[in-house]
Amino acid sequence: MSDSVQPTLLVVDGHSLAYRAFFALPVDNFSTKDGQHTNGIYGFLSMFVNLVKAERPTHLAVAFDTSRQSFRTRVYEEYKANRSESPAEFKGQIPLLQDCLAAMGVPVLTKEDVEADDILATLATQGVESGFQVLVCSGDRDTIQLVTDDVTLLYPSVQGVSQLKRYTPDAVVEKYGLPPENYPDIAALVGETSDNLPGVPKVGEKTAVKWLTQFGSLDELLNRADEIKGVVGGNLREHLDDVRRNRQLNALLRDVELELTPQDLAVQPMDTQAVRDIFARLEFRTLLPRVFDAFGADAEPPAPEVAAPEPQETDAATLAAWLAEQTGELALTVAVAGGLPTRVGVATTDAVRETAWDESARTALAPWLEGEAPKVMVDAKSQVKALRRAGVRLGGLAFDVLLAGWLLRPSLPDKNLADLVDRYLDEKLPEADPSQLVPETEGATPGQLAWFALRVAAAERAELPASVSAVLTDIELPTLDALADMELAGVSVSRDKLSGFSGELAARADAIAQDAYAIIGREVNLGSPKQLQEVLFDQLELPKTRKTKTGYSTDAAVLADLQDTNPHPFLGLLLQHREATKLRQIIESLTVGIADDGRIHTTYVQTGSQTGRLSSTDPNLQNIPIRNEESRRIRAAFEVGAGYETLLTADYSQIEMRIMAHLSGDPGLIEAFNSGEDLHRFVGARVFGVEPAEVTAPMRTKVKAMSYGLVYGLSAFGLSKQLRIEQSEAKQLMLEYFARFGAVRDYLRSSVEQARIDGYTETIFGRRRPFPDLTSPNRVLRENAERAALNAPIQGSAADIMKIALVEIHQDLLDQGLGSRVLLQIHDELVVEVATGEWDAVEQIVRTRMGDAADLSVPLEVQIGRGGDWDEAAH
DNA sequence: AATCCAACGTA
DNA sequence: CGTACGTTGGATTA
Repeated sequence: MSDSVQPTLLVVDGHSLAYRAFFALPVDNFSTKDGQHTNGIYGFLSMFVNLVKAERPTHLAVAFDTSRQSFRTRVYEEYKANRSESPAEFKGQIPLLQDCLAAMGVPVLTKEDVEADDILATLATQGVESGFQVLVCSGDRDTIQLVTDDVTLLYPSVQGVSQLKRYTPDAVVEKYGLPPENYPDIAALVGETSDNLPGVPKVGEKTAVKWLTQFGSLDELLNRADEIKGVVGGNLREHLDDVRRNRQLNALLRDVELELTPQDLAVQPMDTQAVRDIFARLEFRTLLPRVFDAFGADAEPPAPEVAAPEPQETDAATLAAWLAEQTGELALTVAVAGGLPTRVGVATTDAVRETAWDESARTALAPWLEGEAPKVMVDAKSQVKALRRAGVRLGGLAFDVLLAGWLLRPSLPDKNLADLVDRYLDEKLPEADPSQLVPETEGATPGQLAWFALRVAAAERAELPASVSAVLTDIELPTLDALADMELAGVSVSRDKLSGFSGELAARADAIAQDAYAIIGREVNLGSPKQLQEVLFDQLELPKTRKTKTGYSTDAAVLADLQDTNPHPFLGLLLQHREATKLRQIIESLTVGIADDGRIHTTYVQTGSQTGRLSSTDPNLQNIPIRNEESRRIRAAFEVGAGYETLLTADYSQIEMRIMAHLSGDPGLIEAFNSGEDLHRFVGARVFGVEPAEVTAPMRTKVKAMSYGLVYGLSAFGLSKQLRIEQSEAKQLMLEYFARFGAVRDYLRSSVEQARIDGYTETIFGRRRPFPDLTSPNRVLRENAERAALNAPIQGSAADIMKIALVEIHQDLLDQGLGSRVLLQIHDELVVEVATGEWDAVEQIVRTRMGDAADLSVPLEVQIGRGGDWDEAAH
């Protein structure tokens, strides 16, 4: 772009256009899975991006109203008073739209006491004075008055926000018969219903233009109003004050004091990561490339690809000698292929060294690797495992940038070093181009990755509060070590037991399907919700159920409801079929997961939850069925491995309720846990005012559901649904419960309030989880956040406690030279493979370490079971 | 082929 | 209108 090209300033009324988009786009098609409506945001951005792409402005701003109050409402309190409250679904979208624009580098302007159009008028006026070509985009017709040879108005047509009509002076004359500066005169006479500004009755555009042409100006017309004949003349004379008021109010302010001048509005480079983040949150996918495209290269300078120092290739002995001299912290990357190390790279802030991995390297480097010299790594677990397979136990792991990133922002999908380099350094990690067989650009070497990791670590440390840093050092890094051993060990699973059961289930599912087909007289895919809907609601004419995004629900809960109200044999068969095929699926995925050693080696994703829990993948061993007799046959296939004596399972009983008791300090609940009485029986006795022995099964079920529900933020509605009782009864139950255990409610309330103030929740051990939505004006979003915030310290503290126990058990087993090993963690349960003759020692370790993992005001009770398989070992 | 969705397993 | 996860097959989109 040469200097001679006139700069173009585009100013947009964000509020009015987003509001139009809100009504133009169906709200149902534009909302996120957690309930945030996005149709106004999407529609606005879509229009805005097209506009920017087409007009290529050099300067840019979007103005918003601050509230419905402005100087105009003070002058005339009825101004816009007829407007209904904007829908709640819309309100929350404006702050998010502003966040989007901020991330895109677009200045967002607001000013107390004036409307967005006054800001546009001021900027347009200043822009013209400074030599800009100005484009004004607004959904308010009053902005027509701004049009000149240098100011063009882009006005949305009735079709919607994507079609913009261009108003030049000629276009205004063509449409209204008068030049733009006279438009407010027309509007003053005609009135503006949407602004609650009544005009002269019976006077429309035609008459107004005729009069104004005839008299030359509005003042002249008003002065000589007595010359107008007929009814309209009388009307005019009666409404002179209204017209003057209208004219006063529809004049846009051109001298609003703004913090930015047009020159300050040059198109800014966008924060691409921030745009990605907020678009991901709003679930905009197709918009992202359009935004990047529209804002083009000049708006999005690619994050610089910073060159890491050239790696110095050395032999292992030289590297080992060099390492021995280093006193500071180093970063380490172990390149892994086929589960084994291939290269080792290390970095200081100004040096990168590498060596190939072989037997001599192992010998030379083992002392440093196993020693306490502090090491920074990225996603260390897989590298720790590779080294362990090669016979080296890594020591001195001081920092993992992936874990630290997750602790800082547990909700973000940062999955690798490239994401972290982008986020924390604002740089681009060099990547090998995967599209080329012989890459032109070599990706970073292991040592260079380490160099980047070291710099990311410094940036993260600057952000880490001390308590979170302690969680990393004292909980997460030792947990990583234990998990590496658990994954390497795997769990022995009997192929035979599984395949036998799978065969049975397949045959059963088949038979059920045949029966079901016979009933409905045709074959359908019972796994297809779509075909099922045809069968249930069209063919069998059962009443429609709960709506889903794509139709009507056919899940187990609604099928059970249907069975109650409209019994039909097909329903029962369908449920049975679901159960059989589900179990078969699970068995199938487990079978595929059995490695050559006859064991399943799951992967624990340490950054897999927002609360601090682990997750388990490939396969997930944290959701193996247990609830009914049938499904326990799957657990029975998890066996003690050859050379070991038995499996031990240990689980915390009611750990979350105990944490509730501790955090709330509720005397009743604390007494319940100290009394040794069955928790639900104790609580039931209090709630229903009977002796513990008199608590009936239904009473126990109710308080049990209530207690568990508390931890999740359950409502009376939800409780009534789960227990299938009247909402009034559920409400009563909650009242009785809180009358006896009031401190629980007080705690839950105050913890959410504290989170609203702090912006995050905290576990007993200092793990944090941010909750920006606690202050959202969107009710759905805010209430979702409130329930999650209520649960996070409880679930998170439980996760912390289990991790601490796991770490200590793992360490004790190693320290005491025992062969027994922890295999699985299922949130509140551990599965240990006990070596021959070690039962007593292992049971002792597990019991005390789990029981002592945290010092709460109630005991941590641990239940231990023993058996040759997982089912038998359960208790 | 990639992505979304409903459904469902666990704590 | 109950928190936290991962996996699946079918349907839909690219």
